Amino acid sequence: MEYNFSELEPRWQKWWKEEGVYHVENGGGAEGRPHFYVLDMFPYPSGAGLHVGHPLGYIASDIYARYKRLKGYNVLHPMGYDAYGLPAEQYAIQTGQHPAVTTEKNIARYREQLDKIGFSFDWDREVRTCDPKYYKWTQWTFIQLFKHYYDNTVGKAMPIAQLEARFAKQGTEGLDAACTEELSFSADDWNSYDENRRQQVLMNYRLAYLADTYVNWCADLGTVLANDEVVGGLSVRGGYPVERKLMRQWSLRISAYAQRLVDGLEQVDWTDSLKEIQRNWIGRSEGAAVYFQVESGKRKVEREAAAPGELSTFHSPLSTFEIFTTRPDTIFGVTFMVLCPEHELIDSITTPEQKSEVEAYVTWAKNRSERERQAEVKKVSGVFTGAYAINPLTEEKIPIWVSDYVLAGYGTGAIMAVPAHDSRDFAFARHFNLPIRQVVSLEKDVTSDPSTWTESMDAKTGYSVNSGFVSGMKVKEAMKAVIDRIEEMGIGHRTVNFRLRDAIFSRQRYWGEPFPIYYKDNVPYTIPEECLPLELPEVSEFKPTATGEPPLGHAQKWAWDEKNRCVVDKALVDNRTVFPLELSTMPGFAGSSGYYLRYMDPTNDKEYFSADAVDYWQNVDLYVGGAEHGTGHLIYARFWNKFLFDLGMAKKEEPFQKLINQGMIQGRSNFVYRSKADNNLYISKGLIKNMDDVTPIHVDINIVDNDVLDVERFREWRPEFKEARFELEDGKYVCGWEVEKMSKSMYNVQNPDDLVARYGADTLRLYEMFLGPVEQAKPWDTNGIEGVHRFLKKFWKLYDNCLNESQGADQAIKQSSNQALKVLHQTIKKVTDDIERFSFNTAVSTFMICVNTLTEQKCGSREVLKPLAVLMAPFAPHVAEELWHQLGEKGSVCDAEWPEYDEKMLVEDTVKYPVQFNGKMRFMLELPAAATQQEALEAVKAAPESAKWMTGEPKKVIFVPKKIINIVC
RNA sequence: GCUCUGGUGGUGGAAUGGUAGACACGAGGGACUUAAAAUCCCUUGCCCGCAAGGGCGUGUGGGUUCAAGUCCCACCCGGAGUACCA
Repeated sequence: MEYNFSELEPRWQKWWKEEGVYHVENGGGAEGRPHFYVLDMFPYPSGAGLHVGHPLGYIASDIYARYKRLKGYNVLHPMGYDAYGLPAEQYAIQTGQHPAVTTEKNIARYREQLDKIGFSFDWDREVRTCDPKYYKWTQWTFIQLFKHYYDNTVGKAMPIAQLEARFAKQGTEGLDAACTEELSFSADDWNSYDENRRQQVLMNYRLAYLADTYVNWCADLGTVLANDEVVGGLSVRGGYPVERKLMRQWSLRISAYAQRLVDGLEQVDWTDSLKEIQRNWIGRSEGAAVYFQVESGKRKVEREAAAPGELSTFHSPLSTFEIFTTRPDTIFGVTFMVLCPEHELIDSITTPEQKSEVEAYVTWAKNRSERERQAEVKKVSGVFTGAYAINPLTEEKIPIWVSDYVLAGYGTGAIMAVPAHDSRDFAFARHFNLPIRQVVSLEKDVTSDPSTWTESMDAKTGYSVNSGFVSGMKVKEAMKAVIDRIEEMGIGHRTVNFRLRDAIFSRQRYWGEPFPIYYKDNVPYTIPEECLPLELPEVSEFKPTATGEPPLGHAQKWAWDEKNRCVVDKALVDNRTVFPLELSTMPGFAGSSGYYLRYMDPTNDKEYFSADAVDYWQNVDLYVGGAEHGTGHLIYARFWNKFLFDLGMAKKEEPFQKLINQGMIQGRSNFVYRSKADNNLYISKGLIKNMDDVTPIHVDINIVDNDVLDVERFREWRPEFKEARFELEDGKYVCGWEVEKMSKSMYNVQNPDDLVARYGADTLRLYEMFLGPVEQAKPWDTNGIEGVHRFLKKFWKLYDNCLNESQGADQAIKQSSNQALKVLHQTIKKVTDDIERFSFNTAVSTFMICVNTLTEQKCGSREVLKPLAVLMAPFAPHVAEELWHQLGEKGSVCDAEWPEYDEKMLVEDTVKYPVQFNGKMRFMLELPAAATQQEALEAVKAAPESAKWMTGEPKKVIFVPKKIINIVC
């Protein structure tokens, strides 16, 4: 019988669906199977559909999920869609097509493509982030974040109501909580505050909070963006310029979790590189906070002290400011101070003489685009304020400068500059001719003249010099000694800073989750949880309004009726019972942060997910997806999960136990070469004498086979090639090739449907795995797919011997020979090992070796072929299912039992030893498996080949049983 | 700049200190066929040699070891992340 994949694959896909083969129940049934959760990062359904790179991870995880199921696990393997997003909305702005319509269409296309590949997804659990039944819980979580604060003393999120109770009883006394700004007030103060004032104070602590912050504003997209959505001053989506802008926005206080996010990395089984990406992004650094006094006396600064509890923009009392340093040991080398241009102190300390210069600089620096600033990092700029600070340890007078190399968002926005030991301070000092003082030397007491240096000495090694009481100490000791002294003096303390900023959570866009928030007198209130979901309203336009409001400003029915607890027309807003609703929507990462939990209990309309469901599944055992989510989704999801863990909902603090990054599939482009001398002449690659004589032109990889161009289809491809002439080699036009990004513009996009149609899903699955290690980036090259397809045909043919009764006269081949059993057991062992370590490419090779050997042996034994079909089932489920049924089984091969190998079957009587002389392999020698070193040596001496290499008695003999013999002479 | 990765035939890759190049692709040769497709067989790291055989080979240079693609040190090149984070 022929291997007719195009008939059998759809047939089994239909059967699986009808039989509900991939339906999964929580609890695993009466037999109490152990649970296992395999998850793929769900896709954004783009209009382009899947290309061959997308399914790579899905295939790997599908193999693993199917394998685990065969091993007796109850495996959760769901799929869904990250359906909110910019492209559908941009398309809506251009065409007026509602993003919901585009999204629906794209999802249908994705589903069709996914179905063809034969995944074992339980589609009954599908989630879509844009589905109100789903985003109800995204909104719900937001409300919980709003209603909680982070208490540092217990190290977890606590209800905001407890904070209110505390304020009423003791004010801020003894409070250690994550906040935007340190506040200090008494119980009496609190009790005297009105509702608005209290709400303002609470906002300072909420985990989801509204605040004026510098945000990444992208004018072209009309929205703010989170830090991970901006790279090099440009938006990740679309590549539009981004500027810094002070705006009132929702943020999530993820920084409260920074330490736990670092610590949690110790518990998970992720690649070092991904953990490193997260560590860098979180950017933990230990150091000291030190207060510097501004020199007083020259001029008197008048300012009314901030009233207790007032949300002033001032952090510290006027005459001192706080700096953060990781090098407290270098405090004796401070020769100037630098404030960021946004620093609140600038106005009050600048001397009249410097005023105009400072103001000009600050204005210039603030208006600079982020991109400009980043591009000109090497250019030093700054201005002297005229004011001086006092070094608390030396009592020296130190000039205070302003420069944009100090960032407002990190630490306190102010630094002590130690030009000798910090490259940025060094560059600044050189530029403005400020003194440089060496306070660290590599060897004890050996100093040189810093004016001769070409660069600063930044390393945290060596000894302190010129440093008062720490002189002569090692850098590490000096750090500790200085902090101790500073703490004694009460002018600073050790502290930890994180680079991780709070996540800006508002987007001025339409296609996202609405905030369940309305405003009373500009104070935000959450709509009652029972009223969720707050559904995305219809709008007349997807663009911002004429007054610059987000698209939801166009929605007519968009106001909250507090009394009737429903959404009403905004014309009814009276700010007494009917209030305006929030106009921003949530960002992409809102819906993708907790979706893995929702899969556990996807249709629950009472809760996010039931306690039973999460008790059963716990967390994701294996998560497969791209490393590009290292600083976005994977941080947010971990934060989200930790918050839900604090609420007692998530059972594990880390959501994704093991994580595998699938490598990017790069494109492999083909080129034709047009002669520069003759515009219609295309020269085959091998005939080009000088590359300068030709112009390489991208050519569609679909009209190229094994780098040979189909010249007829090329002429039809585009009108300008209609009259093309060719210079052929051996009658063929050979194209050049190069590895590039897979993209439409390079005509190197490979669509999985075409390959499924041509070779079948099983071939595609095997080939994607065969290409190389899953984690590694690799170019897509269809050239090798034939080999895998040939293998499947051969595999199929093997079963003829077993199944075909008319030819079955030859009973001998139906008997299982020891040889065949041995091959089978070797295969079981290797394939099991390979799957366990996610080495799917070598597993496929092992199958090839197995089938080649069994074919040579003419094996037709059921005893061998039946388990082999099970082994193949995770990789090529369709053909395995077909053969399984042809062998007479009634149930699905998915529910078979994974074969165990028998060590006894693998025992060899003899071992072929490589014999080395002085480490060089010279010949092979077959010895009994039980041979001792002595016997081996005798045999080597007796071997005729040895004569040439043996010079007298060996000096040393290395004998590694079953591995090698090495004679040293 | 910093961090992480990777560097092995014409190509994708294999080799968990023990025969470097498994398994495939491509290429060359052959069988079957009127022919083609399909299928099957042989050769295929480089160099010397008719052959037997030998030499050289895993980015470069050192080192550890009986033995190094694999471990250590220094460097070169590619890819990714990040970027004035004090």
